[in-house]
Amino acid sequence: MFSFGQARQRIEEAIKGKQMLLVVGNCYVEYWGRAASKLPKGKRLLMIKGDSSSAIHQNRLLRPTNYMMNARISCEEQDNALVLSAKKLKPKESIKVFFYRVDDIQSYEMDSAADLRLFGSERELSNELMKDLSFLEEGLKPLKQEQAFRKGIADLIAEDKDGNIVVIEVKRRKADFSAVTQLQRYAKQVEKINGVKTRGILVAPEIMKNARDLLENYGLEYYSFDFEIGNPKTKIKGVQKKQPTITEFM
Amino acid sequence: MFSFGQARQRIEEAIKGKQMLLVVGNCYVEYWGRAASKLPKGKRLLMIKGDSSSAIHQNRLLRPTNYMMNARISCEEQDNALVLSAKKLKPKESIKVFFYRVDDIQSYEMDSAADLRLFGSERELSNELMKDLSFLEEGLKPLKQEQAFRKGIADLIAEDKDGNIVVIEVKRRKADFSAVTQLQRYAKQVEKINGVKTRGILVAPEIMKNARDLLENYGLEYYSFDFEIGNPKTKIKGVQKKQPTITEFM
DNA sequence: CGTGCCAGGTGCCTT
DNA sequence: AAGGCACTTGGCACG
Repeated sequence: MFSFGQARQRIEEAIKGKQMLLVVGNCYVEYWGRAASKLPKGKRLLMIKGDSSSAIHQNRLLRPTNYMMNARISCEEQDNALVLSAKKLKPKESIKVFFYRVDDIQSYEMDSAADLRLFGSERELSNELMKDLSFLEEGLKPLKQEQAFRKGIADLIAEDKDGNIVVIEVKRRKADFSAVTQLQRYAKQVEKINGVKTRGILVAPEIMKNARDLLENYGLEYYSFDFEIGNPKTKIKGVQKKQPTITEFM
Repeated sequence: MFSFGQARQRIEEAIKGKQMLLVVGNCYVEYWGRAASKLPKGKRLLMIKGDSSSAIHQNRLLRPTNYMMNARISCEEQDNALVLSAKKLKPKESIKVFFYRVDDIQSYEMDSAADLRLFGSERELSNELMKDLSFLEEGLKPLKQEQAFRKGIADLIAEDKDGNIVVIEVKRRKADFSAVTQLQRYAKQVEKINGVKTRGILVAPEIMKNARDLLENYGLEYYSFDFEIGNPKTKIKGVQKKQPTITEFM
């Protein structure tokens, strides 16, 4: 149990020192901004980090009920509550946390964040594919990624053995509608720029039935593959071309 | 500073009691599952909630660096570290947090989580529109909300004064490419089912340039609208039909 | 700064 | 269980 005066002092010190601050207590929360919300009174945890990002957590789920980044945080006593406010402009947003009882305050001096190293990202898969496309299809050669097309417009651009431009979209998860529409869009753009028929290949471990239908409708191609997350590198185990059979058309 | 023995006891009790548990200390983190990652030694906060969702937080950003839900959590002493593990099957995932120093442990008995009341969601906006489509367009009558199709769910289905079926897609923020393809999909579905020309209307506060182009290409319509997020109800302030002008074609 | 796009997305709801 | 989708999506990279 903290008096609001004590609490306020602790909190302001922690924020000033860019410490990891935790406040636990009975509170009511109001948010207004991109949307609006009210959280009825209850016991919750308020977490304020050194970069001023703050979050209200209940005792369930990963995501906080309320949160804000890059906010200006202030703390004041108001009537019978300790009010913590986070405000920001652009977009204009505000959170107000009314603490009616403060059960605990903890703050920790943290060291500068060590970065997470991630393997098995889509990017890495794309890089891995780029190294050797021959196992996708005989005679497929990657073109330089930068060149005429803006970077990021497609995962990979290659040339097949007949000289056709091939746009390749890589998804490391089950491909859905948006993967197909994205590929279609890329292929169309490339076609427009080069003025020649362009193939579009979607490479993914799986594809949703509906997405598959759309893909075939667009005349795009699909390759499935298996991959194994390895350390330190992603290993692609096998690729299999999936072409619609006659029966699938009926 | 906690001895690993003490720490372990505290932690196990808190987990058993479904309390909100916080452990602060110097740790090394490994994740293996949908991707793979390693966090070098550093001071971090581990949060374990009553529903067994757990997260490793650094002193910046809203999102935790590592996290897991519905995991089986265990705690053991190993060599010179206190190891907290979260494991789950389907998909097979695991996080291991190796604490080399435990600075603090806090646990809190929390009450059952209260529901956040959110205003200004897409659903609420759709509800508001559903009530009265007339200020969208004269003689427009709502038929059905949340119409499920084989390939998705349309926000609203209506009928215009000439008896045409109108599919309406509502977006609470700037509409992008995917909003247009989504609408197009639903409109096509309805057209196919009913065998008559179907109008598609996108209602959003703004629309991205290329999305707008695609929309017009598809022969769909766009209405911009303003809304005021309020409590207890979000109000739609105005709807305006946006048709391409002659100059826009040049 | 906006635009585009991935994410170990999360969470919710429906079939 | 899987699909489909909104989300105050968050976060990052690029123009």
